[in-house]
Amino acid sequence: MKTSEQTADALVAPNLAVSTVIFTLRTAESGELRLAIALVKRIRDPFEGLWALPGGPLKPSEALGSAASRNLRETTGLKPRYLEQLYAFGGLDRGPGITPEDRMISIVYWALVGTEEAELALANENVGWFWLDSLPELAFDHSLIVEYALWRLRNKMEYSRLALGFLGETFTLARLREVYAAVLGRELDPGNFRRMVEADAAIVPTGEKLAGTKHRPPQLYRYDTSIGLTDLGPLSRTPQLTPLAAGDTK
Amino acid sequence: MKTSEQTADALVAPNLAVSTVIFTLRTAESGELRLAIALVKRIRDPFEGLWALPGGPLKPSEALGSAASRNLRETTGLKPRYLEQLYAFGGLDRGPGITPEDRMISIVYWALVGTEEAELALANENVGWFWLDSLPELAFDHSLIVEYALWRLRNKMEYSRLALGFLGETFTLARLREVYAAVLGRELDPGNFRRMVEADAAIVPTGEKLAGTKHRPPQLYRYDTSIGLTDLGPLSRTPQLTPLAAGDTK
DNA sequence: TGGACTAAAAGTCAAAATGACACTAAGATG
DNA sequence: CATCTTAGTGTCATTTTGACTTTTAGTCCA
Repeated sequence: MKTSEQTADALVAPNLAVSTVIFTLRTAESGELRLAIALVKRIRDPFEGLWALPGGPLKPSEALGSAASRNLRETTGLKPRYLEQLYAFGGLDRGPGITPEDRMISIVYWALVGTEEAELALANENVGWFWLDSLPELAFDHSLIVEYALWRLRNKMEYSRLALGFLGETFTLARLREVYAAVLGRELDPGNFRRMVEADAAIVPTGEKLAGTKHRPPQLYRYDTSIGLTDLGPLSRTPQLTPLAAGDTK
Repeated sequence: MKTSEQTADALVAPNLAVSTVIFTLRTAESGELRLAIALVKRIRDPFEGLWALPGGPLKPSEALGSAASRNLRETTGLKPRYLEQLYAFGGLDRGPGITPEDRMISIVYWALVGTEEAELALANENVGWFWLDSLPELAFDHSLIVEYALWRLRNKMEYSRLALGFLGETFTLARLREVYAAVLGRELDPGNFRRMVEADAAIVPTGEKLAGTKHRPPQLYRYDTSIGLTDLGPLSRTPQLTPLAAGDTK
């Protein structure tokens, strides 16, 4: 039967895919952290040979966020530490030779994976990490999508605890500050950064210190997940958003 | 390995609809502005008789934002002063009796219409405005969607000039303050509000004053569209987002 | 005509937040 | 034990914010 939500017009059944912008931070030769994203090489017709965002069709009984988790697992072997819907792209101008018939609606998620995990991620001639500031030409309108994802990432950083999506269970303040600096693209004053973090009830000292440094051992911190997810809005409790998600339940 | 974008899996073609949360401000009996949204009554099977967000299927060669504009025009006869994509809802739990086969993916927009225009909007037994703080039971998961839209509206207000989506070409500071107060749900100090607005280069005095009040005539202001749309991100220049849009080109 | 009334517009002030920077602490290294 | 390096603390001037007071420019009405 036809359950259009309202009218009895013939339903359009456009191609629907879910793609994911997978961010991580990697250590550059210079030693500082830099943003990178995961790309896959296209091996079929439109834009064959170009790099593109990982993605694929939505399965019939799969939630949107689960599809994004699946993208991530299948391309990198990783689980996201943070996963959020970015935007639904469905314009008619998404690439040369795209007609209304084979038009593609993409629901795009963005994900963060931890710095350490990213090192272990699978990479071959068809999957790889690329520095964000020197991306190759991308298929479709994926360059625009990446640009928008970066803008969202940077804007969210200002007032949220997104940086934790890049880190492990525990971390030092210096490490957290490096993450902020890499994402925001500017240096941050250590003293003022400490003051800001200490005013944040969601980031608490573990009591442990990190040994083995060649200087005074820093305090380790962790993120208290029982607080602070509130400003992600009502959707943070729905199954399809799954912030700091553990992937789908399959 | 199977990276599904590259495999020949059969594409899923789920039902795809575009819905719109249409906000306006109306004057309550008490005289103050209050938020309201437009709803339509369902006249067919799932949830027949309940109120729902206006929406419908996407046409084959129609941009997503154009479909949202069309929703708005067809249900209220109005053009949006502001239109932005909210979220794509595609969970499997969107209502009782929804199976994977007739599952519905909804791309939801939210729109603002001017206070004066909203008075002229069409309304009948199947279309009407409802106070946001006393909504009826809604079809599908539309209550959740409205809750999220309101959260987004309130959060955007804090630092953006969204309020102008509710107003006409020119407006007084008092009027603008009323809009902020209605959306944020709290009173605002007139002096401090003036200071904030005067620091904003995008809101400029017209030089005209509003006559006919029973007190000192207030200065009229307008929004300088040549400035200040920058923090809407890269997408603000794509055809499908159309902030402060003029609807589709039909 | 002039005082009462109203909201506009301007001004004041203390508290809080921010940015720049100096200083002290606790380890490792040799 | 002196030196190096980063952790962590402290200070201070500037800016921003919130609460509040005063003055201004009009209408209303006796």
